Amino acid sequence: MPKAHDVLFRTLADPTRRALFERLCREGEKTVGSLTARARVSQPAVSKHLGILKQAGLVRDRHEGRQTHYSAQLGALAPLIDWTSQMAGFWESRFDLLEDLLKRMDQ
Amino acid sequence: MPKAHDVLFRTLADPTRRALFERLCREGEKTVGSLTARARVSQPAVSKHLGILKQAGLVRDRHEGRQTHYSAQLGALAPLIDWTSQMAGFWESRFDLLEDLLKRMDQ
DNA sequence: TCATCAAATAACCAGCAGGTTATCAATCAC
DNA sequence: GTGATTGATAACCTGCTGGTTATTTGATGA
Repeated sequence: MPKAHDVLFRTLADPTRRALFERLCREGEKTVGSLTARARVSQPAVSKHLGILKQAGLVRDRHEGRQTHYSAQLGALAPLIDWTSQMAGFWESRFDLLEDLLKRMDQ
Repeated sequence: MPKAHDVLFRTLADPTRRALFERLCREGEKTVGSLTARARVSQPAVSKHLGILKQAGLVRDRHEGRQTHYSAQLGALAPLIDWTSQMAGFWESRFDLLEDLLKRMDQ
């Protein structure tokens, strides 16, 4: 049973893949073609990355005619936030820098 | 100019490397030997990973005699938190926009 | 001084991840 | 039905990453 945050880190480590996810976050639902247009890689590459993002639960796909619409599933980021605050928690037991970090998260 | 969160994602994507960082967060400062003892890889591998973590700013090293002590630098996680809340922000702003639109239509 | 120990570096190897082009499947427009 | 278009899959290649063993550097203690 691979931990959830493991999959997330591995998935988001790749720049082009993360760029795709970012675009979906910023601009909402997009078709593969639309994503490919402004990506620096070929359409098959985009499709492959979207498949991996989907497996990680970071995106959803919706088929409409012959095009596929992808959208970000922000909830999937939760384990990442959990892991980070857990690390911060361990740290906090020794120092008090946590407040500073929480302020960032709050804003 | 590689973005800060890019380095962080890449660095934390590897499981053994992340495990090392986690241990340093949980248990505080450790020597290379101590870390190697409970790692599943050889000492050179551990040293290599620590070097990468150090380059990413995630750990500090302190030389004492012939041993090197490593400790986690939690502040380095900030760009990761920033990125995450930024993504969440885009999500929310789109949602707010939709909400706003729906309110207008209601009137 | 010399043997030992801790950690870093060197040199090397294997597997995989991300890219490509070519092709296939499905839908649409005519 | 035919041809075009959209996206997924196949097959393949290459470079990088993470691991290993062997060696080097530096500190210690007899």
